[in-house]
Amino acid sequence: MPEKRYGSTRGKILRAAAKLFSKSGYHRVTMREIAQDSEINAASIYHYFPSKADILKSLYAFYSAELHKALPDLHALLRLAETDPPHEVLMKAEFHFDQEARDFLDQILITAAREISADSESERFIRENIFAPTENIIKPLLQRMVELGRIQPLDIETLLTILVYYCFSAAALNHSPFGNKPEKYQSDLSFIFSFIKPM
Amino acid sequence: MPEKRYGSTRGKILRAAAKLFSKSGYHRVTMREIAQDSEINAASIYHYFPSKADILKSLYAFYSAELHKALPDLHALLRLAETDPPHEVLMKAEFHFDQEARDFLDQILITAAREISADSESERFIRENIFAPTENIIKPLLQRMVELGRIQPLDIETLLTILVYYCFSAAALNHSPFGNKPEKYQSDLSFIFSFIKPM
DNA sequence: GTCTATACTTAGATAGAC
DNA sequence: GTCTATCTAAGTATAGAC
Repeated sequence: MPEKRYGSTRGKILRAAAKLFSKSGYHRVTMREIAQDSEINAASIYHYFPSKADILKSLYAFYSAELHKALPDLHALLRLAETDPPHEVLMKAEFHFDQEARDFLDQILITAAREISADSESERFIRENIFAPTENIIKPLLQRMVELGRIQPLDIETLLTILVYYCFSAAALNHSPFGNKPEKYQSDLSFIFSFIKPM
Repeated sequence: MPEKRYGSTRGKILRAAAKLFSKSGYHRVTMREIAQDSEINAASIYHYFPSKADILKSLYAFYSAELHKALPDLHALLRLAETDPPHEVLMKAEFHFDQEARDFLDQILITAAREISADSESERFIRENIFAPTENIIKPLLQRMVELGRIQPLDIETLLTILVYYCFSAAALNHSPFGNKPEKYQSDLSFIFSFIKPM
């Protein structure tokens, strides 16, 4: 969780902001609301963050750092691709955050998904944290598996679009009335991967 | 297009609003910007719409009316399902708006996708215009096809999730750097439908 | 580091002339 | 129906005491 120390003021502000942003959207949330929810005076927020925009920026930075830590090792996966069943390798390529940070990180993703294309910071965030990881891990894995003759040739680009679009929706709609349960997320991924036929 | 008459003031306001909302998001756009873009005085907008929120509401109403006109006839499709190749019937179930209105309608969808879960009006809009049509047409079609023994049994619920999530992303990311070209939309759908194996 | 009070700006909306 | 001028509220941010 942000700042490690659970009760830190900066951490409380970030958690309140993420919660409120994800629920109502960045623009609807006021500094006064963030203050109220984090039980701190509105003026004091400016002791920790120069601006409201900077709170969002800090949330993105935190998420990116966590993602970086959670990313699977591509080289290890490429080696596994030579011996292990293709579907197992692909499911291992999915990264998971620890349950404790999960809700908080989800909220950041929801917020970013909404600001996409209105705010270049958010657009870059989505690119680097949803689109790029899939491109950079699943794509080379599939290419390698085809090369090794371990799976049947397939339209990799289209599969990636479906996969990434699914992930984007899952992120954007998480905790909304249209959101999936976490278990369903896993089984949906398996369904998409079932396009990939082992030799 | 709104109000049919292309040059109508009300129509100009709606088109400007949809364009700006889709680009920057509802909250970032000011009445003054809408006025400037539609080449009308800001105060005059209030002659046509009681409030900014009402402009959005009117956009949603317009979209829903157009969708209703474009929806395919389920009963006709169910009859086709008895005789025609399953994939062809499914592709026919996709509705298309005329090219003229397309961009405008896309912008409304983008706007709504962003406001989802922050604004109940927008949430209902997405439910009725993205989720419901798929549920109400593709689902009974697939069920009927299985019943008729024309396709192999499959996990219909999961397929619908993938399909609807794809459609949501395609709508939300349209005209963004992550958006697909219209041709790709068709081929992606075919890819998803290729999960469905004819008998 | 935290507070009270307040400055400054923006944006939705209205009044009322033409 | 369209305009100019203006009101009002809300929201970001700062000053400065403690």
